[in-house]
Amino acid sequence: MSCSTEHIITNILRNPKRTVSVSTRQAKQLHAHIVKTKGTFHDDNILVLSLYSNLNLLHHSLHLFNSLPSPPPPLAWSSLIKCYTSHSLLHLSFSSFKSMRSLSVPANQHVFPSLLKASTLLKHHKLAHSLHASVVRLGLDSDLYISNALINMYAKFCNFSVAANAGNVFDVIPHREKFEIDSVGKIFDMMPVRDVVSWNTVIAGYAQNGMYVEALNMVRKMGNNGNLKPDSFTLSSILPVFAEYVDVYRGKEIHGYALRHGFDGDVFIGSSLVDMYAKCNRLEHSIEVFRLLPRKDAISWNSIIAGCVQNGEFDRGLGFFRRMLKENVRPMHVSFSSVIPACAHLTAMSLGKQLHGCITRLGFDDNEFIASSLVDMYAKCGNIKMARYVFDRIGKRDTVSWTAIIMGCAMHGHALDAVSLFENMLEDGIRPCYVAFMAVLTACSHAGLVDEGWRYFNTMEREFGIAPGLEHYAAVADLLGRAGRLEEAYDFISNMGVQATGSVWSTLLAACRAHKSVELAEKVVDKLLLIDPENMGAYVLMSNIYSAARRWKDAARLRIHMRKKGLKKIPACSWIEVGKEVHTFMAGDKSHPYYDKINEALNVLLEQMEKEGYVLDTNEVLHDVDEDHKRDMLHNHSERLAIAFGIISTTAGTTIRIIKNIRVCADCHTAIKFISKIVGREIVVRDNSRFHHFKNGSCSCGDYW
DNA sequence: ATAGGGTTAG
Repeated sequence: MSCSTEHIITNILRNPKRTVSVSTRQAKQLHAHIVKTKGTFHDDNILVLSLYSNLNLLHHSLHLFNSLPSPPPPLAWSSLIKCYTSHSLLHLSFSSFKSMRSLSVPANQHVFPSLLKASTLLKHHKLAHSLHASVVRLGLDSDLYISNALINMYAKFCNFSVAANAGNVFDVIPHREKFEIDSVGKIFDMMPVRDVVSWNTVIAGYAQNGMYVEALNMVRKMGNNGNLKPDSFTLSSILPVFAEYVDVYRGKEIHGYALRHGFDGDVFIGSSLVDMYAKCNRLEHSIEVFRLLPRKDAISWNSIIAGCVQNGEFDRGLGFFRRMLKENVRPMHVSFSSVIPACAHLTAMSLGKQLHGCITRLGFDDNEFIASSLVDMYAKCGNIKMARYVFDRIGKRDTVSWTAIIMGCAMHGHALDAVSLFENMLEDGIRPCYVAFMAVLTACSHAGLVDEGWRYFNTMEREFGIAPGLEHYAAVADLLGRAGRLEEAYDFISNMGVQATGSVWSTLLAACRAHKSVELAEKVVDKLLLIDPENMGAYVLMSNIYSAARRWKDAARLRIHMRKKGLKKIPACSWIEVGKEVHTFMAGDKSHPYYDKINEALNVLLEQMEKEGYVLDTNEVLHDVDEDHKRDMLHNHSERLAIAFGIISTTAGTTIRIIKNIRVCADCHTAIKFISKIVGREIVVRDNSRFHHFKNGSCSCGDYW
């Protein structure tokens, strides 16, 4: 026998708890030795089996288990079952247990924790309850390990936060969740002895169920009543609470504690620190913590990717995702649902499609988080058909996936689809949430569905207990304003339940412009500038309203005032992706290398457009200049330059996609309808709030925008 | 011998 083998065996025998740690190599060495000497010690094989099981060596454990004389003793069973459970072979854990019972081997306390864990992972309530009953029947319910496993099981089952948030204020918490979260506290309270695992389990249970106050209380009690110090498990469970509360000071305190106690290399603490700093808008701290992590696993990468994207740093988020792949870390579901929104915000459809390809290859298509982010991405990139395709294939739809498609339809002017999807959601028994109502109200306002919009607005509080927020009031104000019910909209905003913001008044001001009401516009602009004196949009809109009413002097007065205040108008701008490059155009911009060709194309188009009946609408020119000059200005609007460039530089028949930073003017809207027919192309224009699909002479918005 | 922690979508 080699010296080290002898040492191990002596150690194990001397240590009744057998907590010696051995390497895989040492365990195999020991096994070989026992086989060779045909068993020097009593129960040698079972000893090795427990070592193998501790090392999670399933094949070795199983092999050894099968070589034991029948029936194997309880110890062998619990080792094997533990191994199955930690390999997620949960059904094998239970079938082994059944075999064990059928061989009349008594169940002792050591076998239950693994079985409880297996039923937790399976979310098998019935099995869990029968195991709990057996534990009580056998008088094992005061066992430390079993109680810890039970607390964890009930905490994982109850999903208390989801239950509490799903219902409205008039609802009570569903019975099952109430029972389960109560069980957590009861079992913990009744334990004769508690160790650090008991405290950590109950703290994590409360934290994961959104019971933050209770979780923090338990951390305090753990030190006072329990005389135990928080360890790395405690810290990684409690950090998400400070992320949720956006409490960077307490979060930093935990970070300091982790550093002082040497926990800073822990991957679990690392990823919750990255997340905590990101949620507290301290992205640079997140990046620094991430950089200093000695070992990074997939979840650490997920945290930093999500952190960047949630802070609007889309390119950095994509950069971390690429680095993750480059370092051969396999992306998880979460990696994709974190990074896809970056493509949505950047309107990067080709990248989004590539990621969708990876998702399909990895078999992640049925993940609801990923699917919702894909629906949103396709919709925001202008491809509503693909958004619908993905949505139709979601197996389990929740309020988020429904909202994504409803908002997508709203953005694309398919208001009737949006409304019927909303009704389908209700029929499916999915309770609409705050954001879902924002989506359906937006759909109504974009299509002028005033009555439907009102109805939804009134039902949200009465039937669903959701108090309308600023976004809902804004949508209704927009709905009334666009429909020309300007005075009603004014009264509505003046009397709504929350303080109006500048942007709510801005939408009404835009409506005043569309419906040419100078008097109300003046009242609105006073309100707006009272709230937001620096709002240059207000000046620009009001000056345009004056110009449209040919009150040139008033318009000029406002422009001078703007200049004095140092406020500058954001220039209108459109862009188009051709090949891999983004081409940007400003109104009247002649700097593009192909400007001459673009101009030539525009002139040819204009000739054909006029033959088809296009008449210039100079009302949209808001300067007091002669008609020729007006004509010139309109023909050089940024979207026309971008579209002309798209026509001459892409394959005939393909869809042209343009993005614009402000609303399309009425003349351009008419012109693009003609152009789509003449060149036989679908032209998709996204402005700052929605999409227009021009096809064969008409637009999806039905000329209501 | 058996128990506990971090990340995601509209």
